[in-house]
Amino acid sequence: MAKSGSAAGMRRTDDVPPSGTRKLLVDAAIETLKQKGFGGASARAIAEAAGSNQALIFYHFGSVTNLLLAALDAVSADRLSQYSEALESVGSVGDLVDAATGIFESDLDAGYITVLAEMIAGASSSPGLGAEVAARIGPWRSFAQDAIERSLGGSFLSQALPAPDVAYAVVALYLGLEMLSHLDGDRGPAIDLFAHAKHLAPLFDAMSGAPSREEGR
Amino acid sequence: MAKSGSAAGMRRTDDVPPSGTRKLLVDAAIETLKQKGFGGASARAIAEAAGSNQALIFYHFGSVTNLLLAALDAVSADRLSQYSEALESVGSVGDLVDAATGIFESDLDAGYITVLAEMIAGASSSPGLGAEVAARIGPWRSFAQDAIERSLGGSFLSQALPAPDVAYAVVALYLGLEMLSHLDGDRGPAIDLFAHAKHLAPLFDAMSGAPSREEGR
DNA sequence: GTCTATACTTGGATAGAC
DNA sequence: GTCTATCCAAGTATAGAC
Repeated sequence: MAKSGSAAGMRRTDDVPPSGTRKLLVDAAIETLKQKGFGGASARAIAEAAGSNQALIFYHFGSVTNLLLAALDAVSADRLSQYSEALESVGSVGDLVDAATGIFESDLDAGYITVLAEMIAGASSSPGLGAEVAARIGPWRSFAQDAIERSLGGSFLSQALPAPDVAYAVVALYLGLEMLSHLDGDRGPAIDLFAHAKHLAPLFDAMSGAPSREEGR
Repeated sequence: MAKSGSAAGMRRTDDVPPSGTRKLLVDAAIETLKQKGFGGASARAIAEAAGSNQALIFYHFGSVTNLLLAALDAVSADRLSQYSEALESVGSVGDLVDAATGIFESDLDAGYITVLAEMIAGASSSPGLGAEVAARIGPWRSFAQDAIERSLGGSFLSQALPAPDVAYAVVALYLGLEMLSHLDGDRGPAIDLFAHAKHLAPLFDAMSGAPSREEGR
């Protein structure tokens, strides 16, 4: 599936800069998804955000849905590389929580997870979209799993809490927090949670024998 | 806001059985929300599910959005009373996890949380809907908070993890798990998480001094 | 209260000029 | 590759008969 297209309007969603217009449309799609949600991300709305016209969407992507998926691809790639960078120097659980806090806040500011959440929820509306979206979430789970294994792998907790399962929960929690925060426009409760996690981090570090640097900020 | 209506088509969403048709439409709205998502929950689709016609929706509820909110009200009331019943006999964390597991599975089967998730995500599409949905989530948070305070209130963890914040996280996680499970049609990972929680429950019970009955199933 | 018919709007998608 | 114009399907909402 998702075969690399031959005909116009069915080009692959994963090659980089074929025309500049593609990127323009993808960016506009992301913006529209963030501001108006899946339901508001119509060809007309996206075209307006891109400062062009809707015909281009069908010429370049074949359908609105395909453009939306390309937008999800772009966000996914962008975020995962950002995450990798942020987690490079993470050794302890405390470090992990720090990194995760920063990531969460910037994701929330930029509205990236909104795009993810809207696509997941919107997938219910059109048949077949679900599988495409699910495939694009896989990397997020793998990434979370890596991070967890690196900082908790040694702990006895990894017996009771296998990394893949925890990764699943982390992605779910991340998604849910973003939805709730976005819903009532208040990120306070979510931020508080990260603060609590930060306080508990030394406990986990002690369990796994990792160095537990400074605690209070 | 949400004033009790006087004119036809603006009746209150919280009175019980004025016509039978109202309930029919609300049930159809729930069903449609579950099967086709927010985007697919059009007046036409709902009317068809109800075996009637769309004009009735506007007569009884004034707009599709109002009907959808009434559907959310119905689900919310139904679930919260169900939860109350399930948690009546909960004393220990182990009990709590057992109850939560059962609740989660039946919610997933019945698709109730789908309704919630779709409404939250769909709220981005139409202005003003967000606040209405947020108001209807409040009770879920309060409920979770109560349950947490009852079974963890004594533990030293309640210092590091205040019940309101944990409740927020629980609702977010619940929401995220349902979205992911629904997305790839596999509840396995979510169920596994509950199993892990069950294994860890005695630990928490020990902390708060509650009796920790049997552990293995 | 319920139905049919219809006005009006928006959205996906294509044709064809440039 | 990009634009305008347009077709068609689907949606919200209302009018008016029953």
